[in-house]
Amino acid sequence: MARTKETLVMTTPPIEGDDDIGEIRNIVGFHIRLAHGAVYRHFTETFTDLDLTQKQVSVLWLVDDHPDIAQTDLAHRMRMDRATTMAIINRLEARHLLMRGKSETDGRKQTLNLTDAGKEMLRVAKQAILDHENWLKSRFTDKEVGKLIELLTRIHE
Amino acid sequence: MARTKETLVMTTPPIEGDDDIGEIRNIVGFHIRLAHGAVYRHFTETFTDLDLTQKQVSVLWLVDDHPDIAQTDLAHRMRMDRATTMAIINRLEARHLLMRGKSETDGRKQTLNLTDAGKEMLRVAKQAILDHENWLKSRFTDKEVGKLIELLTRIHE
DNA sequence: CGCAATTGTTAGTGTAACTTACAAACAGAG
DNA sequence: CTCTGTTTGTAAGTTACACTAACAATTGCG
Repeated sequence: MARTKETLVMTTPPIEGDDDIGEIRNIVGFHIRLAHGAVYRHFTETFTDLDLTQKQVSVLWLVDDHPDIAQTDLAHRMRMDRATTMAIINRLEARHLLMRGKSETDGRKQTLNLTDAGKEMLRVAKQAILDHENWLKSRFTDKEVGKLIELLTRIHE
Repeated sequence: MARTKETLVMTTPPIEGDDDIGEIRNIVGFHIRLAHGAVYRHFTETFTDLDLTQKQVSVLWLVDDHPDIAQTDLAHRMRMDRATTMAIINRLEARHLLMRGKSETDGRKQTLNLTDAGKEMLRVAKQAILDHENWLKSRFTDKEVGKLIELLTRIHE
């Protein structure tokens, strides 16, 4: 028996014009990927001057919020593995935005803290984030923004 | 320590426990990135047997929906640039899932079409996508799925 | 016809995800 | 205490993609 469309309850209407993507339009994962791509692209445009990526800003932000945080803890909060975290920390440390230190309580751990340059960079980055967020939020009402965050949180938490 | 005062209009409640990410929690872009990461991870787990990425499945799907499509047109629908599209097409062609052909109407263009192996691979992949989508949708009502797609579409279209 | 735009291609760079492996430090059982 | 297993940081290697810049072939338009 032919199952073409009846497996999907919600069907979004096709886009008129030459942009349509066919039945894949009803796949949630596909939209998340496209939306992420669009956000990522705009982010890099906004941050060309600062030369920072989404990941790097997020790490700076989290380290600032959690002084003396360990890499594993950071990786956990960011949903990254240790190896990936390493690479990002290495880059930020090489640019002297962040520094590693010895942990007092656990010889295995290293503490992460922002340098003064890192704090200043984060301050500027947060302003840029605001612009970026406004671009993103401009197409939503405040209520929709809240709803979107709530729905997305259910996916990643 | 007491909660710091939030300056943003919409504030999502902090997570209780040691998972909290601080004020960055109110940044929409951050949630999109995390959600995308979670979806991507689950996707790769689902597709380890087939050894296909999100991008590759999307390309197979679109080529099947649009026989004789040109690379530039494909790139446009996928929101990728030509160079990135090239790399993906090369990989799929090397695995004989897809083949390039000469366009009858435009000497610059090449036509893309699935091979029989590609069609069969897509058939299997679509079943895996269904499982993946059910995992993703399991946390939402049908109405919420529709709302989520609608909100995400406003970002990437 | 001549010139600009389009299309595919190649090469190079950068980010970031994964895996595997390893050493050092820690925690617990006996 | 030793032995064992776990945690943490690190390193090396692979893969996927995104970007840019340059180039050849083709097309279409003034």
